[in-house]
Amino acid sequence: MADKSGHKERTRARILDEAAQALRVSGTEGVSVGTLMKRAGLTHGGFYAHFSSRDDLVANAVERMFQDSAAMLDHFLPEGAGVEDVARLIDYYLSEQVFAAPERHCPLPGLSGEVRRMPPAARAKFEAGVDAFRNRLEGALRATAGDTARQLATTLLAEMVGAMTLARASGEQAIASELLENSREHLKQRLGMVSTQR
Amino acid sequence: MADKSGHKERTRARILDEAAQALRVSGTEGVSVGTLMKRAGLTHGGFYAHFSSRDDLVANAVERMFQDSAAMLDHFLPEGAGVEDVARLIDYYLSEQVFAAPERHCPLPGLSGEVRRMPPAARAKFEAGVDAFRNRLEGALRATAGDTARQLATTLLAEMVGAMTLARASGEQAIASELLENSREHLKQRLGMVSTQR
DNA sequence: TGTACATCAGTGAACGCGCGTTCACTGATGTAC
DNA sequence: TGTACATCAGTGAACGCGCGTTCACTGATGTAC
Repeated sequence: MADKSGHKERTRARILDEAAQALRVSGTEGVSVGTLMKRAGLTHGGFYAHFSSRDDLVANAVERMFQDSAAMLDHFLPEGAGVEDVARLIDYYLSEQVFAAPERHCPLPGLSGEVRRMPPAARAKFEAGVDAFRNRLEGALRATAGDTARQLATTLLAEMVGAMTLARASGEQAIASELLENSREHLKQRLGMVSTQR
Repeated sequence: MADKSGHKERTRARILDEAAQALRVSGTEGVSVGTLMKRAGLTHGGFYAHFSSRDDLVANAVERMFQDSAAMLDHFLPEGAGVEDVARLIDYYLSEQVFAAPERHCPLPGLSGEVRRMPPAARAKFEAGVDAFRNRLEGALRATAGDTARQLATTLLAEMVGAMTLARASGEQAIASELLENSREHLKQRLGMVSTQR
């Protein structure tokens, strides 16, 4: 296999992709090297050709997750985005669709609670990801909110993460939907995007 | 030791207390039977005189955590409590003191993200605990907020949990303090308890 | 009061299992001639 | 074009370790007489 140039890189990307999905669902400690490699269609021994250790994988998978988040933010909050774009982001972030597919969306609701236990490199990547998210929100709110953009971005993010976390933690679909809808409406109301109807 | 009546119950309570603390910090899967028993001053073998399995312990420890939370709620929101009491609860819930001692306070910020992975009995106890918390908030807001008390309680809880989660996930004390303060002020403002100063 | 016995909370060795990691190997592919 | 060789991504057996769980036991205590 003396390198059909790019083959190894594609394999590594496949492992990372599976890892990023599995970690979002099962947590940082919930995925074994063996299971992960099986999901990627490989055997466990090959793992160390791509990563120096499990901790190294976790750090790279966390980085990978936030690359997905950055792409999502690029889509909703492009250059020059404003408060209406933030409102659309909120509707998406707290949608039933995102609720139902934690393995492919924002890692904050599922993994923030265990950041303290992550290996140091993974933890650093995670913290950088949260910061970037908050800064993107702040930028899009600057024109409308001025000096208070940062505080507004901070509290919006807190409720977004909290609402999705509690919705996913709920055993009943009806309660989950109620939580999501309540926060979607409340947050958009805060942005002045929605009249104060109920 | 033919029962100095109450001895075994006290031992069990000690194990549960250690478990409830350890689980809040290390997660549902992060504490081993051996480590736990050592912390309680015992050897691992004796564990099964108190609990039928590790899952059984986890369910009881989760219940124990929410008993602590219920006591906290009884203190801040006694019979006839109103919106000013909710404001005081918010100040406490998002305080530096609570931030610094996750092992002794509300399990929602640390554990909500892994509820889906908990053994079924533990999961049920957790969901009941979240429901109770929300209902207590709702009750205290009824007089002021009327029909919207439930929505208000829901969104307040979401931001409280989200803010503490993100604060604890942050590596920098300054960012954590900023998150906590921003949400304390914003949430109290929503309750009309604080003038719109900055 | 003093002795013999029953109880049972807690001990510690042992188990099978899945984990992360190592390493000698295989075999498909690209390259040299 | 055809053969010989080098490369190296991926394989799979093996390792030491910590885990949850079991179980024969110990020894302090309460009770019977």
